[in-house]
Amino acid sequence: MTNSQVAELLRSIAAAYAIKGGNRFQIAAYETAADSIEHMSGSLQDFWAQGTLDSVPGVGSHLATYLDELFQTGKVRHFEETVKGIPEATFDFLKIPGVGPKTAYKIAEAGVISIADLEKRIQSGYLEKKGFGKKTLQNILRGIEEFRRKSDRILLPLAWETAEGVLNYLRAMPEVKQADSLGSLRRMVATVGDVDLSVASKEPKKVIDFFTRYPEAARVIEAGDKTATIALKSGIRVDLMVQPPEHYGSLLQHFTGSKSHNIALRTYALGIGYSLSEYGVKEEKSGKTISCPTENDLYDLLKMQTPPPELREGTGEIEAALKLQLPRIITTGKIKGDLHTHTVWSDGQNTLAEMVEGAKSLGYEYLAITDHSYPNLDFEKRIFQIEQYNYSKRDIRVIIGLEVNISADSTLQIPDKILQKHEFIIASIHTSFRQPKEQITARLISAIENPYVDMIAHPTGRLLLEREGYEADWEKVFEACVKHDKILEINAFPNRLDLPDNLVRSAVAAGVKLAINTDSHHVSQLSLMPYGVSVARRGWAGEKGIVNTLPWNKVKSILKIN
DNA sequence: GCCGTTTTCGGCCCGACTGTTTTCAGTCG
Repeated sequence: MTNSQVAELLRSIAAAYAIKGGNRFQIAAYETAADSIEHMSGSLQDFWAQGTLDSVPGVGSHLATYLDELFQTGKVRHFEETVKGIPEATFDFLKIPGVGPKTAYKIAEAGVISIADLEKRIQSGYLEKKGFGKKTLQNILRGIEEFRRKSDRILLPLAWETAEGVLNYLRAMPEVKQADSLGSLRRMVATVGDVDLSVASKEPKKVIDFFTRYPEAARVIEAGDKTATIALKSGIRVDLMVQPPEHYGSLLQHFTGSKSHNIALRTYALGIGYSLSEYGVKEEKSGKTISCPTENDLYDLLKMQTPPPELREGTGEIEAALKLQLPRIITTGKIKGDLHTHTVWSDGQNTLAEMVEGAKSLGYEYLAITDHSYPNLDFEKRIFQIEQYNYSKRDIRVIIGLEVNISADSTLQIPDKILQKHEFIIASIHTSFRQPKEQITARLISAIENPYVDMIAHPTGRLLLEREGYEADWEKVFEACVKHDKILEINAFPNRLDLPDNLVRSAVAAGVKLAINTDSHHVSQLSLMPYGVSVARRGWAGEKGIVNTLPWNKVKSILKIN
């Protein structure tokens, strides 16, 4: 059973309690546990197998007992009791935005059996006769529409570029003191839903008006005094919030989130006498509002460090910030080379010389050219070409690399005697993704054990918005990497961002060496590096464990290159 | 049902918006 399946189950139970009028804190406890399980890096089932369920935040003694029963028997008697009397369709309706437990139950009780059926029965007037208000039904229809075109999350770089476009437009306005992105975009989450933006200004109305006239806007969805939403021609929705400069820090903090970071932060603040909201900080004793023009003012007031937005996921950053022990996470400026790129020798679109020019313009000291090991590739000739290049140009070192497939039977696609002639070998899985967890783990470990392999690329094989990564026992993979001193990649390609941030965090904790690479197939893609760095930052990675922050003379000795 | 530099018992984040059961419940971020 996967983490997201368990999370969905727990959310159903929370909804069932809500329908039956249960204790709201108990309901919140189930939801908190669901969130926590969904975001944890390891498999919950593995935690269960090791008897460490209660180390999962939000899982206490009761839930641990239920989960134990779940993993042993596939069901939980208490859960089955809890959902008794609630029609099954109720839980489908919960997937519709705007429909919560109470409404879902009311719809199901009216005899509606599915979302498609719901749509029909609204249009036929059946539900209106059952006592639902007209506007409520219109909203449900809109919710169904949204549910259908759901998954229109977009990749981080697209969201980023979209936001930059609007922000630059807004910043040109003299009334705009400051403009920023918010939410999952500011936290650099791998995929983003809506683009949320904020502006500090004393003239909110003027800013809103200017915003709604953005040239790329297709239509204005809503525009109030302080907030507005537009839909761009690209289909992306952009929300804007405007606050006067004196409380801008509170606004920025509030809408950057995440939800669990904010809950934890406000709980802590209450404990020391402050109530937080997007409008400022209220001192409970005096009742007066303290203004926080910047986020630093706000976190300073709470006597803690300001966590970088990438860390604000409610996974220990508040505790660390209070002890003034936040990690110093990596920045893009520290990257000194790219260890995974392709040229026309395999499926890249640029020549060796063109790729190297691109790397030089980024100020890199070295660049690994790691074409795919197509069996018909003229390995010798390619090696010779790179050697010639290094001989003629001394301003950047080109590493003679190769990316080799790990076959379904755990062998490498190319014999060792060819691998041996290269300076840097990347091994990666490109086929047979559906093998069982044990087999995938064995494939990865067998590649790690090969003495010629230096790095495992895009370790989980996920393609964002397309397919999940394959399952592997990551603890074992990390262990093997440490034992054989091998590198795991953080692939910066927009639809990969792989290792995922939560696994980066476990890998860092396990002491695994990492490298952040673009996997460029075109010279322009070398500039995607910051997205890979953002994944490392979200994984609490410092400069230290990232191999390609090292200067050439150090990398050289790590990779055992002469 | 969880959790502990207020607490192993008694607390548990904050505010906006919407519809409609006109004083609040439901949902969301």
